[in-house]
Amino acid sequence: MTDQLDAAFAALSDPTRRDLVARLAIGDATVGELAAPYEMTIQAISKHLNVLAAAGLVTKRPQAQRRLVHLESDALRRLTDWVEHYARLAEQRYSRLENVLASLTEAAPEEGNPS
Amino acid sequence: MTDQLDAAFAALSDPTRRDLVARLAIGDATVGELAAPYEMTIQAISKHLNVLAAAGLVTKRPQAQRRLVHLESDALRRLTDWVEHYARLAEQRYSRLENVLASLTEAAPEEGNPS
DNA sequence: GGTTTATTCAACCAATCGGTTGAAGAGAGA
DNA sequence: TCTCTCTTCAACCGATTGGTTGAATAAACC
Repeated sequence: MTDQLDAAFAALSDPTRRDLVARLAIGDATVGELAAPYEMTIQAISKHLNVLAAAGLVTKRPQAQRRLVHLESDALRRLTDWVEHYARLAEQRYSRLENVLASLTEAAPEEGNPS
Repeated sequence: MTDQLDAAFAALSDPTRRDLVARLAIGDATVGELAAPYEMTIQAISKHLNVLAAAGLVTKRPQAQRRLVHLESDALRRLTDWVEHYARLAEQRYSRLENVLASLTEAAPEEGNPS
């Protein structure tokens, strides 16, 4: 199967699914409740929720004939961790480069700095 | 065209492209340098880089007949912002709920709390 | 100018995706 | 049990995706 990180990023690449995540961040809801605002069929929303579930972003808890859908914030955290890591790395490198350039342009106008 | 956020999440859903991002976080590189470690053709890597570029995650600067590829950390930031926002929201709600439950189980054992 | 090097463009292919319709489960209430 | 409600399963369809091969472009070097 495809990696959880693959699946999580892929899941959030669809605007409908991001919208569902945004809705679920407010609170748990049934499939029907989640589907109501959309023009598309409830089956389509069910599929979207399955994609989110396969990525671990969401879990379903049966409640009578309904399924209560719950957002797993831990899974979101794992995503931010990945992105944060490389964003930070790139930023640090950039600011380090800027510092070097700054020190060069500071040093250059001065008289006779060695080597 | 598809939204930048769509494109960015979709771009990072592929392990090869995440790998390229990880590599570029260390420093800029040409297409050829980036392609070298992989088994697949350079055209495939070029396509992957185009996907990253279309998502705004990467830019290319011509340098003679080469293209120097650069990671745009700002674009990564916009991703973390989105995920962070909803992760935080869900976590806050959760801890608020926990607080309510805690206050209930504290209050319940006490004698005769009204209504 | 001709050759080499670095990259892209174009066409193609199998696989996956986002949506549909229609049928099947499964729990609740009469 | 029969029915109603909520959700899923299955098959299908057009569009997109990740990869390939082969040709085109474009700058650098002789």
